[in-house]
Amino acid sequence: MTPRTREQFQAMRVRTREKILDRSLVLFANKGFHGTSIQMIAEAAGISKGLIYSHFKSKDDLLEAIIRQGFEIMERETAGSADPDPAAYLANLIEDYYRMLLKHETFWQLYMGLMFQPGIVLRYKEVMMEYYERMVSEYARIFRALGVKNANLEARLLGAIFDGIAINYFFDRERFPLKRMKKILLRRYLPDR
Amino acid sequence: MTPRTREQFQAMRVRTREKILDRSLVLFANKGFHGTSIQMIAEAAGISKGLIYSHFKSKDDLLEAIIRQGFEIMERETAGSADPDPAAYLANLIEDYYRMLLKHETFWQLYMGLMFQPGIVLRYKEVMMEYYERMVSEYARIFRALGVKNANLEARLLGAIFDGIAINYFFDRERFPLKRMKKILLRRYLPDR
DNA sequence: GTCTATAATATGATAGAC
DNA sequence: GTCTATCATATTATAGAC
Repeated sequence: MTPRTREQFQAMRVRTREKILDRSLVLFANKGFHGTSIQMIAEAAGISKGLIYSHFKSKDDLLEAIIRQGFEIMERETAGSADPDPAAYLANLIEDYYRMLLKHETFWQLYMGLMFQPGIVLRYKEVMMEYYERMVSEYARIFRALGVKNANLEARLLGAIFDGIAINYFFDRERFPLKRMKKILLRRYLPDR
Repeated sequence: MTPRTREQFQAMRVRTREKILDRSLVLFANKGFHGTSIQMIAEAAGISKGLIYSHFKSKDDLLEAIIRQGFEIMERETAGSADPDPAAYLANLIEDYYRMLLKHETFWQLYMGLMFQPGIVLRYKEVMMEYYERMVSEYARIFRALGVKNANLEARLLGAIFDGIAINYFFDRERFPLKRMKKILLRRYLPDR
């Protein structure tokens, strides 16, 4: 038996950490932060309770790591959608939203669920707000460029529409007409295409 | 000292029950079902833990009572909005939504928060779905009467818009322009008024 | 790097006194 | 009708063996 190299140990550690993050994301999203115990996470990840604490110093710390990672991924994957043509840019952003919603469904569900728990969200409110405001101000810029009246208000409405679509989709995945809803949105906001 | 009459005892009991319902609604809405302990509810209501169990047989039972009561109130207070003129009816429903959102803010917050926790919501999904579908099918009827294309889809979109507005309002009550948003909605859906 | 055992505390729920 | 005391269990987190 060859002894494991330092790299192999590190790779193990990374894999364990990712497993914890991955499984607790699913549990937090579906059962809520307080509805999920460390025990449940350990079982879902196929490891011991103790090992979780060698990666994260507390349950809160674990949640924070999940949120930070989620936003990082989201931002990385939506970079490069800007377009000098405002209509094209808006179309990209609508596509982005749908792509992210479907690709990172679980994180999205966790994120929105947390919004309804002021007690928990307080610590993360700033990072969430920052992400949200950045999106809305992009929408507003586009609407202004397109000559829309009340651009700021319309931008907030578009943000709200996205959120509402997500809620309804999560509540009843099978029946909510996600695809057709996108068509309606594109037709409403970009009638000339 | 006159001994208390049976009526006085019953009045006390009713008041206690209402206090429990009232305070636990606020706590469940703000901290989540699992984030709220019976201890916290007892403290908030200024009574003992034990007394809660003389009114509700379990924490789950308490949540169910809150939900049922909430929907009953909502339905009672939105009855009688129907109007033979579809445009007037739609205007009424938009007004209804806003009135209910503001008047029963806490219940609304609890209700939407629960939507993101499949584990909890499962037991109440039917009653929630029923309420929601009834509203959406009313919207659809109106849109058909107004000659709108894709009436069903447009109805679902309106429902989603309402939900999205609620989310955004809850997340940042001070800054979200609730009133101006209503104006935009009324203008968009009822441009002739 | 991972596990088992355990500490310290909090929780949902009940029994019995007043 | 209400409260206090208590039970049984579950929870977060840590210590120490392998």
